[in-house]
Amino acid sequence: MRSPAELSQAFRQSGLKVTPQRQLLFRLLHGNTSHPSADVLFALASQAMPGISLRTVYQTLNDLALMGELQSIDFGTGSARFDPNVTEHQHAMCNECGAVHDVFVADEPKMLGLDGFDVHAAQIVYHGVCAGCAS
Amino acid sequence: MRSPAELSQAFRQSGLKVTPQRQLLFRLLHGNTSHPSADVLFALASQAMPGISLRTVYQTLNDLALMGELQSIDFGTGSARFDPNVTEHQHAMCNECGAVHDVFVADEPKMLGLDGFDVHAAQIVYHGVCAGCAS
DNA sequence: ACGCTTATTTGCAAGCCTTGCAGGTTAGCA
DNA sequence: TGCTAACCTGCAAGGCTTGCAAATAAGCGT
Ligand SMILES: [Mn+2]
Ligand SMILES: [Mn+2]
Ligand SMILES: [Zn+2]
Ligand SMILES: [Zn+2]
Repeated sequence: MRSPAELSQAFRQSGLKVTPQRQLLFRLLHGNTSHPSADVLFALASQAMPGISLRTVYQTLNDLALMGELQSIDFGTGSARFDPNVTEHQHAMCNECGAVHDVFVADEPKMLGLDGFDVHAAQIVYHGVCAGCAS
Repeated sequence: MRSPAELSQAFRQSGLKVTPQRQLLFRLLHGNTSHPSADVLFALASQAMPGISLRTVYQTLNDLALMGELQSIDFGTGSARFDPNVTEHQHAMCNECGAVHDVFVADEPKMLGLDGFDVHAAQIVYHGVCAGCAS
């Protein structure tokens, strides 16, 4: 995801307006590696801007995802997680605390046993226990 | 997942009853490689047994999953998919038709960039276009 | 600075999938 | 055949996300 300043420019160029709510979310997301849910972002945003609505959080997240600035990831935990890192990488989720960490794989695993399937992307999710929860 | 006959025995031994509804689901699931959702199973079950309730389908699916006879997989498509194949394998989902196919990988991809994470399982989902939809 | 137009924000209702609950029903066993 | 615990069904409700409409405000031209 680009910087708040660059995003503001991009939004205006797309005919979208740059509101205080959106700017706040730009800041909360930029460089954020915690893979927060909409709910968590709403809580954070509410601290800085009491009264902001959950609906607006979802709206802005969807706008950013549509622009390719953000990816929405479903780990099957009930709510979607959002990731401003849209470069190719994979994830590891802790079974204990639910934290999601970025990981990289040496090379994409080779798929066997299925002919004629045109692979566009391979999503890998490691499940286990993170360093913090192990101690 | 074991055969309907074996499952019936296992259910009784666990103090669970073997009802016509459960037997029907045993049959619908045994050897099923289509990764159906509860909804799809409910539709199939309703054909053979009009009046069966969606609640009962969910109940039986949960029972089987709890017994380790079935796995529930969330591909982020809204509803869970159920798989009577509980041996280690991976999946490929078609972006066009939503079909899920079983695949195998040569060897588990090596995780980089995260120290101290104890990996219990690695889930891989290939996204792309299946042979049928390509033509 | 001012007013206009159009996008945005909000609050609430509703949609989708799944589970909780309660009352009538039935499997399993003596 | 009868008892009792487990089950089935229908419906309500819970969690996450989106649709909708009225009030609000950003961006732009003057
Ligand atoms: Mn990430
Ligand atoms: Mn499978
Ligand atoms: Zn942890
Ligand atoms: Zn297909």
